Amino acid sequence: MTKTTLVSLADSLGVSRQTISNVINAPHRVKPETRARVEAAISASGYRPSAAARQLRTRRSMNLGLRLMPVHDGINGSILDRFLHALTETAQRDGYRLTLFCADSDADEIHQYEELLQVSDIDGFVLTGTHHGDQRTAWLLDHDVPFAAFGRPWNDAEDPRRSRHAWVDVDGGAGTAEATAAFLDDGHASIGFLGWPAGSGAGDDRRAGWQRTLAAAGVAPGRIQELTASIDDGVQTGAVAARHLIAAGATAIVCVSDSLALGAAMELRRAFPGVPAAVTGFDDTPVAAAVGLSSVAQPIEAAARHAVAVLTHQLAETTTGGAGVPAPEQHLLLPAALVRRTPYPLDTGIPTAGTP
Amino acid sequence: MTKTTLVSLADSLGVSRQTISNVINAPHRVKPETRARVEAAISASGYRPSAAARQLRTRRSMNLGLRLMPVHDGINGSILDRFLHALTETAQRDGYRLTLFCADSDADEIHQYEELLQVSDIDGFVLTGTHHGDQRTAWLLDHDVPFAAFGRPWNDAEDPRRSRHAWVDVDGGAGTAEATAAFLDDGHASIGFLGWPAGSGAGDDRRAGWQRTLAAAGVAPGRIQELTASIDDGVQTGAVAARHLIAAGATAIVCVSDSLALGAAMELRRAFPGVPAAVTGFDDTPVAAAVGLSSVAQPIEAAARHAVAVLTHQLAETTTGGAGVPAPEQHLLLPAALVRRTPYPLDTGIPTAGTP
DNA sequence: TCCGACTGTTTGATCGATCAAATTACTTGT
DNA sequence: ACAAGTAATTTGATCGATCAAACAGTCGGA
Repeated sequence: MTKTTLVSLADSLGVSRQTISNVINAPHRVKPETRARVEAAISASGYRPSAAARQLRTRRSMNLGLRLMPVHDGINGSILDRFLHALTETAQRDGYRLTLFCADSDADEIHQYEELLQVSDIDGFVLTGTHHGDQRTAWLLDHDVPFAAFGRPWNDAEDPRRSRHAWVDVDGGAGTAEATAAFLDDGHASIGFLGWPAGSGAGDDRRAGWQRTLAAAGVAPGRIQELTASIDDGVQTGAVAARHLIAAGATAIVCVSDSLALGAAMELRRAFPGVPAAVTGFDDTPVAAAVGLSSVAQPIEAAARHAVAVLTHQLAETTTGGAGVPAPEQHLLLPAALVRRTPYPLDTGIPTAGTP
Repeated sequence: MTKTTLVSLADSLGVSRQTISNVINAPHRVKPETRARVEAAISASGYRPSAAARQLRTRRSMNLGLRLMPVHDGINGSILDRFLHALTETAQRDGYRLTLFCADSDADEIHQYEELLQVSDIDGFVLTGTHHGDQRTAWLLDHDVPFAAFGRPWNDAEDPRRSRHAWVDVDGGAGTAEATAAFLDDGHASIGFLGWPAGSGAGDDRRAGWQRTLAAAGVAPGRIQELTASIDDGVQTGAVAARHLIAAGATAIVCVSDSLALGAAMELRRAFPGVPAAVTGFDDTPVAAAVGLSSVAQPIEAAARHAVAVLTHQLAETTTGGAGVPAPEQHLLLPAALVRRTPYPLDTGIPTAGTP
């Protein structure tokens, strides 16, 4: 049995290839009875149009590109899992597929864009890990490439809401603010913050949420300065940094990630035995849930779905010419939610401290 | 400036399109000087052949398919991250790209194969999460679709080494065996095992490693039976099941995953205060490293690289006709390595037990 | 000198779809 | 009843590459 193609199907039906093409791409142009007959034949033969032929003619591949960030940067671990899954699933529902690629740097990523656009006619990209002075968005805008970013544009000068490109993000700052406020309510006066080194957009935003909450509560700027640390992600680094914050008087700690929070929890437990560790993490990873760590949860699936929706809408528009369905929100800030958990006392006896 | 194409480049050089095509696909057929001239022109113009046109003619897309497993099945979390990354990177180096797709079930996955093959001319697939009675491998073999599996074929009857399809796997059984032996050496007599419900291939293999080590040490079959539990993944479930094993006399526990191990560690610490928790996990996740949990590490990047190597070799072979580079190992069992860590005493005071 | 073998290059056909324009069929108004 | 207009369908050209076969140029040997 030979492969069914437009022509072979047309011949066997006694109609022209274009009619079949129309049934698929512009059904309204075909007389209802003809359409029904063709549709029946299509499903009977299991005909599927060739992506390559279509792509060659239309210059559209129905493929979306996504750079896989190096392990342990930005969204990682189980968050990546959830994000990827939602992205793939949504794209698939809309007839798109996801193509992955790696890049060493933003410059390399841009180079990959060129390659993917020229060679594979990738229709658009999903960006993650936006940061200050991001070259990528500028390049994509300059070249009229459709894309949606997960992460706001972080150019201080500009209001994200006026950005020329579409983005979805989670209001991490509001999340850490909520966590900080909760600790204030609990009676904590010195609340520390463990964050990543400045420059990572999302990380800075989360720190800002904590900062403005303390400032609003009347904590002196100098004091705020003393209560924060900027370190790379990790449980060990978190523990070490937490020790310093505790030495500086912190009785509660808000963290930019669950890893750091786990480390901080150990130190808080040691410093204040008996008292539940006052600490919150970020991302609400399974570990946090398991260990009973409070954490700021991101609606990551919703973010992924929206990113795809924005992107596919943009793509549909360039084809149809603007009519049709209303555009989804171009700048969407989703709320993060603090998940409060009964703070189990944690004690993992880091060796350096010499627990029995 | 118009897009450079084979013809436009050929015209500007005064040669025919086929010559340029040859320079790219069969350089040996072109006279060295012509070749040099063409190559210079290619890099000067930044010409890249269109994937669609090439795909239409050759019926090869240079795309590999990978099903994204539902979150929390098989390889998950940070393991997925590492696996995906290595896969994408290796594929990219070999000129392939990775296309993701979702499926609800194995049957649905097979349905996606058909779609992807017919529509997108996907060249081959990488399979994960092989299990008993896997329909997918049979289908792919029947349809002569190139693929490489991460995971052995688990048909009890058959010797994996004789399997008709290529696979890479990690010897999880050897890993748990090593862990079990280590506990025996430490003087433990009753070593429990926390595993997943039977049927998951990898999970059963890991249990078998523990089982045969105990049997070899002279533990009665009935006793072995008492020392194992089959449960779904998770820290809480691990803690609960561990409590039962401890009640049954276990003083050390080997686990099929780090999540379960984390739960088990809490319970062991409670049952035997002061003594370092005798527990090992699996996958050597960042959490295990951070918390000081011993764990069996999988060389997941190596596995991914090998899977791609096998697949690309297979693909190259069907084109060139069999000559060229020697075939990589078709059935490769990579060693797992027990990472022993100073077992920090863990105590997370699960509420139900009522720690002060 | 002429033929066959080989090397290097070019030409025509093709992959399977869509676009744009041409053709035919069917209404409708006057 | 006929021109004009619209609806439905068909035809020719095209996207950009590779395949297969034809074509020229070189060389050694009879």
